[in-house]
Amino acid sequence: MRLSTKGRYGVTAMMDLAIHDNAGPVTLADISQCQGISLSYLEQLFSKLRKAKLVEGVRGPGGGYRLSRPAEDINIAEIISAVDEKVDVTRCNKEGNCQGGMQCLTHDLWMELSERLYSFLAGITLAQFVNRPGIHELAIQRDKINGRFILARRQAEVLQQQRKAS
Amino acid sequence: MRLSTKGRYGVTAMMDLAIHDNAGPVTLADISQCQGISLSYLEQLFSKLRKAKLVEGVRGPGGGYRLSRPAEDINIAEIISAVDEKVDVTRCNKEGNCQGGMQCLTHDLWMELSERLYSFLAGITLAQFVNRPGIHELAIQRDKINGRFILARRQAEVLQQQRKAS
DNA sequence: TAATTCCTGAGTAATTTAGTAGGATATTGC
DNA sequence: GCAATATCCTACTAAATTACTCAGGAATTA
Repeated sequence: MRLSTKGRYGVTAMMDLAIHDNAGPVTLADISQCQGISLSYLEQLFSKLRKAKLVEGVRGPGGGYRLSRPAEDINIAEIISAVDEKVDVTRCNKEGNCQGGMQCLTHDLWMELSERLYSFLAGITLAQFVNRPGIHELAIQRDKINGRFILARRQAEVLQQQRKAS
Repeated sequence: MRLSTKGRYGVTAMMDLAIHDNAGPVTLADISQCQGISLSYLEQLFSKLRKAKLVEGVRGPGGGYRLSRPAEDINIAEIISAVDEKVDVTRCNKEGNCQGGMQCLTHDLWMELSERLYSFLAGITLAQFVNRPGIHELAIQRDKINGRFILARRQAEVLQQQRKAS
């Protein structure tokens, strides 16, 4: 388990997708502008997210990215491990000086901690952040501030339809 | 919250200290040899751990480092934040384009996640890894393999005294 | 056909990680 | 006091990662 700014970018971008999930795909240009990350860097991140089957790309005008699964079924741990590719867990097997020595003992203890951490993050879904009252309305306001008018309009329409249905 | 190899080094080194807590200070040269980290790099890490009041240095022959508090009172979160100094949490306030916009929304959601993560790690103590049956005996064996004979002997003595007392 | 958007790869600057070097300071045991 | 041990401290360097730039190709819409 590893956690850097890259992981944060991945998670916040996925949160953005999740918020607009019902309002169609979100373009990387939008996310780039809103979150202040360069477009090409985002493309690299999303290449990983796509390979991990977390998102789907839709080409052409009106395209963008959307979640490949409902936000309820996407957890934080898989986002982070998709983006923040795991570094060499240890130098254990590579060097010969670790055959049941102290390095292995603390390494095992670390692995245990690492697994606990993973399970913890695997228990948190995107939906837990996004599906709560008021957050979609808030997102519409924010989108307008950021000049994401199309996204804001689409989302507002969806909200209105939902209200009518209920 | 951030978590890189630096954090792992910090935590595993602290685990090593915790295991030998009753057997006097542990030298960085020992840790360096056992865990395969360079001495000077460890010195830099321990400089941070010392400033965070997590360890105490003992100079001179027979010296080394020891925990400044019992392992029950040291949690993983504080070790990681001592070593893996927190990077710019966001670019929010620095740029002017984030005044209640989408960036701030996902930023807030990220901060919430980050705090949950911190609390989780703050709830795990060093002692939970070290104070369990058999681990000290195992450490003595491992120390012998690694040529830490002095440490192994001291620890064996402590264990024997504890057995007599009980 | 033109515009839009994903998708890919190659290259680069900035930052962080990890290590090196050289020394100063405190402590122990002779 | 002296030599050995070990923490402490600063500055420098090499390697890796992060973040970005550039240049183009492929699919889709209007």
